[in-house]
Amino acid sequence: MKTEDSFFRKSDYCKNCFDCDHRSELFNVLTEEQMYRLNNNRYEVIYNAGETIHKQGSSATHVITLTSGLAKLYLEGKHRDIILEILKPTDFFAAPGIFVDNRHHYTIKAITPTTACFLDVEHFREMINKNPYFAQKYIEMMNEKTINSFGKILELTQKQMPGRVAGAILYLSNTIYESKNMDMELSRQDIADLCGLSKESTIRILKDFKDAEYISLEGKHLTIKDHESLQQIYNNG
Amino acid sequence: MKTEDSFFRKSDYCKNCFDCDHRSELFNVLTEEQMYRLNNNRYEVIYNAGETIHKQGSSATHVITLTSGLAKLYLEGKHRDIILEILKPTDFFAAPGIFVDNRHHYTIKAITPTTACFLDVEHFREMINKNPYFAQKYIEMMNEKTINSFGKILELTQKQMPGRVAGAILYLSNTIYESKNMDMELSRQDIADLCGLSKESTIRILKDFKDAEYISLEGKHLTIKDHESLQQIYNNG
DNA sequence: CGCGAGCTTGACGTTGTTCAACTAGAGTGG
DNA sequence: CCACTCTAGTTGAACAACGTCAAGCTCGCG
Repeated sequence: MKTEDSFFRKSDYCKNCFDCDHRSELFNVLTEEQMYRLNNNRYEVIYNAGETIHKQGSSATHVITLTSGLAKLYLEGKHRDIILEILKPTDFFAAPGIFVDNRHHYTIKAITPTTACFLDVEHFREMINKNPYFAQKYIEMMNEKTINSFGKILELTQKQMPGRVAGAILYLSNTIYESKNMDMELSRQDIADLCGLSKESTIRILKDFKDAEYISLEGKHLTIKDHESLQQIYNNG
Repeated sequence: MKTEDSFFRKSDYCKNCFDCDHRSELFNVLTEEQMYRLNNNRYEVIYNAGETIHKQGSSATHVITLTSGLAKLYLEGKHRDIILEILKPTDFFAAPGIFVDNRHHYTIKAITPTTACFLDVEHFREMINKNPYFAQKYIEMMNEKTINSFGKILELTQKQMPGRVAGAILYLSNTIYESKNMDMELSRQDIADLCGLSKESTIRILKDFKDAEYISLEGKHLTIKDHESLQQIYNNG
């Protein structure tokens, strides 16, 4: 599974945190001294596609910034996974467990080759305690995620198949690929997990959309041809 | 709708915050001076059953502690509501919107006659900024709620009817009424909204449980007779 | 005594899943 | 270079889960 490229190391790529352009904006409020400490206590890890960055249930020892690649953050259920978020640079994630039970409550897995920058949870907690701006920024981020998860709950319980698939396509286009023309790295199963549907149902809806000329789809290449209609299907459930 | 009892006032009932036993434990870490300010800037409101404490979409100006009664916190969807939590004293809730868009992202409605203590959001933010222990406590609380909502997502998407209803009964028994013998104040619709099911389906499952002698149920009086079996149904979905 | 709200029950339809079979492309080893 | 296998994707048919609709019921309250 693992190649030689996949191991812990101090990255040559990211020289330092000060002028790093893969840094999450969360860290912009750090003092110079805190930034210095951040820089000295981070390390970077390189993952192959399909590798687990962290695993639901395991202990949460670090907070992470995704510096390159694409990853999926998902809940592992009994029969099926639910993808909550696709992560791209420079998404930052501090497991909600770090202030509760020091465990991960979701799994993160690389979709493409991925690099991530790790920071020890103790240093992170210290920043929270010493820097109220940082704390506030972090609270803002957490709260945004909470609000998003409310939306997710409503979508998963109230929308039916076409609405959910349309939602997934719009999410990928607006938020992840930022284009109507996408070479998706996600598998069909990933899209299904994003919608909370079975793979088969998802494929059927995608085909319907293709037949109705809302999208064109060949393999993993997806183009939105009728944004308006997709949006309307999404809105009307 | 409103009786004369339902209005804003400085409560006679809660003399001060210092020796208040309806206080959320969140406030235990405040300094004496902060507690003093808290006391001077709070006010209490009395609600009748069925009244809205705050409404999804409205602006979030205060954080609230429930000091008596029972309330439901729910997301208003297009076709249906989803109850995320039943609130009881001394539950504290700071809308996740207060650090994001200053709006409420859920509705809270009194189930029984209820009193709630209000604190201006500005004072709350100040406490967060000035007192890192307080900030940390708040983060802990928010994170716990986030983790709970992950569980909710899995339950609502993966469990089927009996598992969800069993979950609701166990939740009410373990967390809300803290007894196997409950005089529920919730309506059947409330229980359904807690499960993400239709009222009719919920009633049918409750009847099944009654027929199987897992519970006894007359009107709103519910007794758990076979905790073991309910737990097992909950676990196995 | 009559009214209305919440509750209950049955019949029926829809939505989405499951299962199984089939296809296509990407290695892999002989 | 050709089978061989493995995985991802696709399709159809049967089925189960759950919601909807409609009717009747109960109970508290005026």
